[in-house]
Amino acid sequence: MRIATWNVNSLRARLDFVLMWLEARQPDVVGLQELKATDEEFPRTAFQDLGYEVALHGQKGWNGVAILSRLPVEQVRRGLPGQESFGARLIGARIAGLAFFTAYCPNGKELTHPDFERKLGWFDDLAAFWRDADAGEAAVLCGDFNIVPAPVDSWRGAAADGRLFHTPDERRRFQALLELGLVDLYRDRRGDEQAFSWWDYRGGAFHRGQGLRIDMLLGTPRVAERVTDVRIDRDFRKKRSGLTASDHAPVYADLDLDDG
DNA sequence: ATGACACTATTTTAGTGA
Repeated sequence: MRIATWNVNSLRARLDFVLMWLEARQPDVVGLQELKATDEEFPRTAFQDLGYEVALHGQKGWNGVAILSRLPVEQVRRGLPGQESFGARLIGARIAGLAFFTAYCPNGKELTHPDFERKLGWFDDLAAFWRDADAGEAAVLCGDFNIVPAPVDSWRGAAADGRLFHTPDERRRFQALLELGLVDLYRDRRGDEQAFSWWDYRGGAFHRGQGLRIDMLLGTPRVAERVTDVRIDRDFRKKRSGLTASDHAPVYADLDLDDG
């Protein structure tokens, strides 16, 4: 089973690009973030034509998350309890025995902005939700976490410590998810290898290698031990066929879950 | 040092993103 996460930065603006990627990589289950579309605006049929079921939690203008799946989708859950006012940022479902959740975690805006404290509170609620979710042995929590877990995950290295995304307060929240038993599948598989999943559109950041790793696939040990490959698909951060890429690359993993 | 890019919305400028 190939699972993936991707912040598409507007599904309506990115539809043809996303379809190209699906054709190229053939993922089975995909978590999408930053749809910037209502459920009514979401082009369901374009995905159904490629064999994907769609589960949606959209809203007008901003945020929005979705799951695409070539396998039957059951028990869809929308929203993070208690955090509905912070936008449509979490969706989960049960797919072929796997509990699959994808999240668009808050940005925080600036350290002095009220949204920074709200971001920390959102992560506290996410951890509480996950602790109580009873997701089962095989579970995935993926998405755009908007936290750089460690200096190696920033192009600036430790020089970025303390900036937004790189604060001890944020890193503690990410660590709290790992302490609930989740494994960072990229880091687990790749050791200390440096790779980024997001690059600023401005200033040639992508070509200068100035990125961050903020898009993650987290999995329970049951999932982590079945991983055969993890890739950050930076080729799809590049413009292609005249179409503009998202500022995030897709991240995908292959799981050998055949025996359940 | 600034802004640089690409998206959104009671759109023609301002806000958001990371």
